[in-house]
Amino acid sequence: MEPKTERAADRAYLLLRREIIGGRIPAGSHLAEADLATQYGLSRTPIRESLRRLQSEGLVEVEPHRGARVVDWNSFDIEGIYDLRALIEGFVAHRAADRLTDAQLSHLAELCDRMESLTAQGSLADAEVMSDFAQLNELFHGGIAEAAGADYVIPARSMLVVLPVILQALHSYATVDFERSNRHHRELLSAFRSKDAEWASSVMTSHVLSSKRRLMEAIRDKSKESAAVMELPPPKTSADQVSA
Amino acid sequence: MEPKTERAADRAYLLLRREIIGGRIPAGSHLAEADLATQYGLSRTPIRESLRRLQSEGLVEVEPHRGARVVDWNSFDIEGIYDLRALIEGFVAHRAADRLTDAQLSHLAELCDRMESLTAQGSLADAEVMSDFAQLNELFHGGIAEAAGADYVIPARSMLVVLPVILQALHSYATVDFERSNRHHRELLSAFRSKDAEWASSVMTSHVLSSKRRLMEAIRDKSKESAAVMELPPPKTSADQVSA
DNA sequence: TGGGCAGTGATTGTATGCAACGTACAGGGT
DNA sequence: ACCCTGTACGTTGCATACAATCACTGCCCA
Repeated sequence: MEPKTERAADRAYLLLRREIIGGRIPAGSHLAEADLATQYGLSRTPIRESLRRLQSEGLVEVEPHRGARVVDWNSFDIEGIYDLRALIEGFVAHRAADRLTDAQLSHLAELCDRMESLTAQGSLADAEVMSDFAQLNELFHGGIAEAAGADYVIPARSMLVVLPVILQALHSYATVDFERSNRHHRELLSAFRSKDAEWASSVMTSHVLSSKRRLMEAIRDKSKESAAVMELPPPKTSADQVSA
Repeated sequence: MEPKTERAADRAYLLLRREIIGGRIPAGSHLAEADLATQYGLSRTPIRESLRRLQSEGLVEVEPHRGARVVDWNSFDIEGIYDLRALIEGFVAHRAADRLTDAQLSHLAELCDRMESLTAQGSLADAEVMSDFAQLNELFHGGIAEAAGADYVIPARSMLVVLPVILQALHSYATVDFERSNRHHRELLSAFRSKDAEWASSVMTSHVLSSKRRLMEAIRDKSKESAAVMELPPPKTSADQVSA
């Protein structure tokens, strides 16, 4: 069931992706193939493949003969990404409403249960729990996308989902935010059970847009908060070499 | 100005893509790396890169240790793809309305001119002219997407644009169809010039949906037409080896 | 006769060597 | 002092060799 990743290229891809998303490799870092190869104990070939894959997902930029660099999140249009994502997830929910099987529905319900129990524990400030929640959330939305039976949304979603995950991991939310998200998910399930595509679509759209709004506020607060620190320019260390 | 493609991998990618889109490689063909390498006079390395790129665009499927196969169009959900594309292109047009520069606008207008002159020539049955028209059309829509300043739509569009191009090339349209398309483009320009995002978005959406409808009709007609031929099952020759 | 199994050929995955390109720095000229 | 250029180094791009995996055939055995 679990596609045990045997290929070295896959392992390298997953590891690198994890490093980047986790923020352990600073934005703008130059990713030298040889360095990564020795670091992961592989040759350059699978590393190259990984980098190209990450490029197609928009996680790294690579210029010919000049190598790959981790993209700079700060330069991204967060609002635009969320707007498009709201559109696509709404579309996906609309299609899924007609196609979800009972088994898929109950699987989604189970994911809801687990997210709610994490929320109830109240320990969402913990980065570990936070990460678990994010993963469950991704499984929930991914499950809907899968049920929609539209393979062509996969490349579209691949890039649109990454950034939200990163950003949400970087900011801390209150319990009420998770509770609202959980309520949205439950309402989605209701819409799905009644096979009401329009309802499902609109709930999904508002779900994404509300999380966009919440994130924008979190960013605004954080940038205010760190305004004082920013007064002295940041030291120009690092940010140009991955080898810690 | 012209990004002269020097890298062998890029050339191979473009050529292969052209072959696939042009239908010269039948759906389901097994793409053996060594064959392609000798065929293009390259080594397997750049070929591999091309195949992986085509995979991320959804043009080929590749299973570990089992190689790449050209995807089968017939199994695709054409309506769904067009529906999603209508959504995304509408979104793109909405954003572009606020951002298009005068230079970009006049460039789009020039593309319209050229498409109209091709239509006026009336020789659109010619595959050559048809291909030129399709390319201009892609430049038109691509230009709008670029002006929208939303890099994150690129992977989304990459897959959504390919299939329409293929299918439209396979079916013949009447002059009135192209004229309608040209009118839509002109109206889009009007909306852009008046910076009316809502108008632009709705024109774009209806533009895509109308071309979807037209395509669906063409497919229906063609399948009826060839129903008689289909009565005896197709010979199981070819379709499994690219080497002619 | 049918099914399983090992061997063989072909194909993909990975490692490594070499060539081409880009960058940085030092030296000389204006 | 500034700019231009040539050279040296590091990195990427491509080719090729080798290893691992898969598919297929023919054989053996129940």
